[in-house]
Amino acid sequence: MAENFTSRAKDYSQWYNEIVEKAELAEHSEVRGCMVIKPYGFAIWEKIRDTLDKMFKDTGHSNAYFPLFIPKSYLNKEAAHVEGFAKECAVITHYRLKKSPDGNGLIVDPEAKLDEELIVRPTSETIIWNTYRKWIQSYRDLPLLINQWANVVRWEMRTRLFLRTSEFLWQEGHTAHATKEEAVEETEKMLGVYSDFAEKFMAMPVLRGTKTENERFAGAIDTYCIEALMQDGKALQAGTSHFLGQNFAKAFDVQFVTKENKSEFVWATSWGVSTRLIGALIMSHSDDKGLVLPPKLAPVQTVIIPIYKNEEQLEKISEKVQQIKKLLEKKGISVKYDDRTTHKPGWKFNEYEFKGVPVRIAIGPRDLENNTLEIARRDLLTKEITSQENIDTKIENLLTDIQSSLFNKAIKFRQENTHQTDSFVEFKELIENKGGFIYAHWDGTKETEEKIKEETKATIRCIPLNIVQENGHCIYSGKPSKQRVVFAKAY
RNA sequence: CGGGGUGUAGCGUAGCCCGGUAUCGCGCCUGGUUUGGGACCAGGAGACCGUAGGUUCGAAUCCUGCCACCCCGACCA
Repeated sequence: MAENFTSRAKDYSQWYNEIVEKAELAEHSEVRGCMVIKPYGFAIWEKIRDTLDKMFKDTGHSNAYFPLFIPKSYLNKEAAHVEGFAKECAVITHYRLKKSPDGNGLIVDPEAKLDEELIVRPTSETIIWNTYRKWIQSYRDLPLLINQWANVVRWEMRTRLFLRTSEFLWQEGHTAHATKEEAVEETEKMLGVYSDFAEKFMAMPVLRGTKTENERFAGAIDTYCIEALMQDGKALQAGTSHFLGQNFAKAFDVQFVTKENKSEFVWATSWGVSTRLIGALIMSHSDDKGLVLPPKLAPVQTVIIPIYKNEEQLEKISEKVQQIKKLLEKKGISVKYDDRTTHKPGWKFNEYEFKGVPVRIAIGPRDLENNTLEIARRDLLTKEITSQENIDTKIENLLTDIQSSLFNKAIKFRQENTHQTDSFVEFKELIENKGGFIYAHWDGTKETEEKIKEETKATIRCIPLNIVQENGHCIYSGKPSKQRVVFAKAY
């Protein structure tokens, strides 16, 4: 399956595309810019979704569902929001088809034109805030902490599987609060949830920060983000959390009565991560042998492959495997026993390697005789013979070790690809030749950011949280600056 | 949406310049021998050549439109 697999060094984009396709994560649909997420890819998404869903509920949120279609006029109510999304909206104009008069196929029935056109949600702020108006009367109704798992559509010009598709799956949290402080706290809390998830489950280190005006969400006062570094030295925004201020409350007239019996606009947040995380996962850990998955998100954590010469041997091995499988499952480890007789062991080894299964156990007649097993780990591509004694604890520890080893490796990669400079000449050189994150001073203006982007293609990925204050001079304009920001070329 | 490229069996391809319905490999099916890192032998099935038109006695091949994908830009999670 993975013969003639392109290496990262040869063509990084092609390497990525081939992993997605050959590891059976997703494929292009018949509709431009859309993807079919295949069972193996969707299983990863389910792991991501289930883990995050629990984290959201643990922080007090409830799930709800809002409609796919939004009246066109809603989008118009928040000025910055329209500006940001109008150019990429799919629009519903009719609600019926009819037989073509010439008898060939179907046409849009001109008599079924909608009075008010609908758009397919690019995000749900507008319809949700229009609904919240009815739900919120008093400070007693606050905070309102809601999340929804949904698909959204943004008509993209250029798409890539998982990283940018016209339709994608995501979750969007939308919360309403009585005070600004509480809303900011919520925004930061959810950013924390995202960075915990990225680092502990995806084994992907992220920078936490805020966006500059240029990169901010359409309609937000502040956009917080987590930024990860991919193996090609480009940054990927992996999640965002927005402090929306009272922008949407004012646009949709969502007011509440305080304890003091005064009417005030509520304070809002929204936050989301999408199927893009799967792209991030692929580009964080995978290698020239294919996908590498962190144990905590791998649909199959351990695969067991029998090696045998005849039916009788297979039977004996299978018996043993069932015992081992039970032991492992008791520890909460997901196990797949691949006893297909249609493929040889070597073929299976390669298949699971390509699909990124963290641990592989091989068991043959020699192992039955010696009470041993061959254990191979995907991340380091090493294998060893070990006794069957305490196999459940061994595998459990091995999975833990792989999880942290992947994270450490990614941290190391990020360290090696993070630079600091005070010279624009060196900055350009770093961006051009090395990529990665670059910490540099910036004068805080939109103009400078745009000029730097024009000249180097690098953008400000974030203004890191908790960064030391340090007086310096903007790398481009020379004007004074109080702290460094992070630049990189981005996805 | 602009510039460049590609589209032939499930996948990768030859053929296209110089028109005569298609090559090879992998995979698939059947039988046998195999099984500790992508097995071997024998036989077999599978393609209206992306799509719609045009030129022609005849089009994978020449011409035009459209569609999809890839790369580079602008835009974006």
